[in-house]
Amino acid sequence: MSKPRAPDINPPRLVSPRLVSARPVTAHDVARLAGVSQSAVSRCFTPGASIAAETRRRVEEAAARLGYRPNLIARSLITRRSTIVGVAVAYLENPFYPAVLEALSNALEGAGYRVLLFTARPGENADPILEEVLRYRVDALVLASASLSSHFAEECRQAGVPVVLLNRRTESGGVSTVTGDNRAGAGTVARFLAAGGHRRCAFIAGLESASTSREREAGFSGALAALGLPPAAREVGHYDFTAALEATRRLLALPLPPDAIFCANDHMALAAINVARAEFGLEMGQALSVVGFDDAGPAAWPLFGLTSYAQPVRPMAERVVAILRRHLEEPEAEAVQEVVPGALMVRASARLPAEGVMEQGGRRIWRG
Amino acid sequence: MSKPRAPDINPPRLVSPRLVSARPVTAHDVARLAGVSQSAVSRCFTPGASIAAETRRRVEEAAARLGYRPNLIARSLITRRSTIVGVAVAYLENPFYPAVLEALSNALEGAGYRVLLFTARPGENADPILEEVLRYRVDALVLASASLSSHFAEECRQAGVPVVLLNRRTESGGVSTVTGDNRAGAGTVARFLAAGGHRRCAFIAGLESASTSREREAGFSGALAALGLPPAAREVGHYDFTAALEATRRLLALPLPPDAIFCANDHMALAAINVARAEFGLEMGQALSVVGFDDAGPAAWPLFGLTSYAQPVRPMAERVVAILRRHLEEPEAEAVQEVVPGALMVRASARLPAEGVMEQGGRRIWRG
DNA sequence: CCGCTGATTGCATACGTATGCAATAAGAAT
DNA sequence: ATTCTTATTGCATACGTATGCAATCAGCGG
Repeated sequence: MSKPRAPDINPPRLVSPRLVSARPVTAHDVARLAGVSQSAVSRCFTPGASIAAETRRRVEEAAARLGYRPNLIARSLITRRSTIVGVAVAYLENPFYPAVLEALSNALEGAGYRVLLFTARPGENADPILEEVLRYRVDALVLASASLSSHFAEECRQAGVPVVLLNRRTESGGVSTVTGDNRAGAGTVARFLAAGGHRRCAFIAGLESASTSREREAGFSGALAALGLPPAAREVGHYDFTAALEATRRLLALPLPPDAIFCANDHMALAAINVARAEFGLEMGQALSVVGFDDAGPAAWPLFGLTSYAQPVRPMAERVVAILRRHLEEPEAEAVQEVVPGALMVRASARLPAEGVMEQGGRRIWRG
Repeated sequence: MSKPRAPDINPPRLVSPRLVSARPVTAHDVARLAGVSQSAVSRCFTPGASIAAETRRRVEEAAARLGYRPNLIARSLITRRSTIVGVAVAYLENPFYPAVLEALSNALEGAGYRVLLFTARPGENADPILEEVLRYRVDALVLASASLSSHFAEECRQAGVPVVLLNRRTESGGVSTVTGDNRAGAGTVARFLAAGGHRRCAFIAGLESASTSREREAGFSGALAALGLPPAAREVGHYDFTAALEATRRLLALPLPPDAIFCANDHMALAAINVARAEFGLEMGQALSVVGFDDAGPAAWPLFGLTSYAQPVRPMAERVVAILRRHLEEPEAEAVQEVVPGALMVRASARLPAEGVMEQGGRRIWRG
């Protein structure tokens, strides 16, 4: 072969490795020490590759001695898979999302993926950041509570990057989604409140642009109507704590205030309880009932005891990962819209119906 | 040149790009369309490279037409910089950490870095995951509230990967840290409680292995002693909500219960208030005062009004990024231990001293 | 018109790993 | 002993981009 070989860059180490300027150990270094070819080293770290036991032993010893760490960047370049998934998450001040992020991170790590995180500002257009993330050749994208421009959805499709929305739905086809059962859950809440004897229900909406809020509102209103109850008074809390405080103030200052408030998520429901108790002196479950959605952490705190329709975070994260895997295995697979059922966790923030409350694994739930 | 050139892989596109099986556009594709060399395309996307205005225009047009996105994986391979920072975070159920993560993510994105996230299980040894993250050739590591084995610290040093601990300190030298002012902050809390007339202070520790908890305890006890007050009753809450509930129960069930509880962080302080109010019927700031550390989100909720020594999340995140940049610019730079000062946010959960409370930017703080 | 300077450009190669292919070794079967 | 398998290995190359180097070009002073 006439092709000139570049001289070996890494000179033989004459001094203790820790004193040498840190140039990462490569498969070539290991190969040289083990007296094999670089290919053999590669095969040693590739599950299922053909390699003799004795060779493997020698390579592993050499690798251990040099502290070799396969360069996943280089591997990605050639395999065209980064084993990195881009995850966008917003509203981290809403305690539901840290839980989502943790579950998602664990599920992805369990499936051998790393998480490239980016925190989307609620209002802003996430496209520029998403664009940037695509440059890292992520294998897939998961958007938790961030919406997706149809333009960008199309770009991802062209780039062959599967996208899964978590807790959001979108009009743009071709995007898989995993959500809680917003409609049915909100309907359950309505029937629960009705069974508890509430007559003047109110609803605090989240972001009007968010599918979750719209679906929950539709489910709630629909069920109220079916029950023959008057439509709910309505305020908007934008999924924001402070805005929800104010929304609650407006509701409770009405001439005929509601006897129950259903909030589009727990974060706002906790705000509602704060205002009702601290500013209006109302006792939860007596003069006023408050119900939320998510069953986020603080809902279970003794002072809140928030009745809430639980979204099962771990199962949802697992569904996301399962869908991703399928999309990665068969790129032509159709997008799916999965709905993960939840349950109404009954606590003290809302007056109880006479029937339907049952114990389940240490938790009290309501089945209407 | 006798070296055989590989045939161009990407065939000329005969159909609309969206119908072609998604093979990412490369710099070669752009070069061909623009009638220049791949180098020119590269230079077009490399700030400061030498390229004529007219060439740039043609390249940019071609790139836009093909939807070219530079492959950062390939770039990393050759530049040996990934512009990715590994971030480990634990205790996401503690509302302080989502805020930290968000601030950190924003600061890093502002500095042009991406975040490779991994969520460390509190108890577990994070080394295996960290090891894995190093394979992605991250430019640096930030560990928020995760501790670091000295073994791994050494590995990072050898690999030339700077490490910054956020909100934790470590014995292993060579690692930079950014923390709040645990000692002084806890001392301030002690003087604040003393000035408010409290005589029987208790302390709920976090994880005994965590530097934060130890430093806060030392600062608190030291100041109490200096004030001539008796040592604080002590329980351990392991930075865990449930454990803190129980710790509080034990304290309040004492024959002579404390008149003030200082918790090593807000998450536990919120648990303390929950127990005190819901189970013992105590009114905060009257029979019992509770003070926390962090000033995490819910501390400011009306129902809690938790007095807490604030750790300024954004400045801390910015210090982390500044330190990272310095380490990356001068690899030989010494590790630094930075302490970011905070302030005692005064709210209703603790009885006020007669003096020292002042208004500052809409917030009330205490200066002893 | 010539040599000189500086700006642009293309060529060739390197980054570190995976993998098709052919060569070799080691058994197995005849 | 000979042929046929099968397992193992090394060689060479590809992945997509950045960059040193030399070549080319335009402009300019003399």
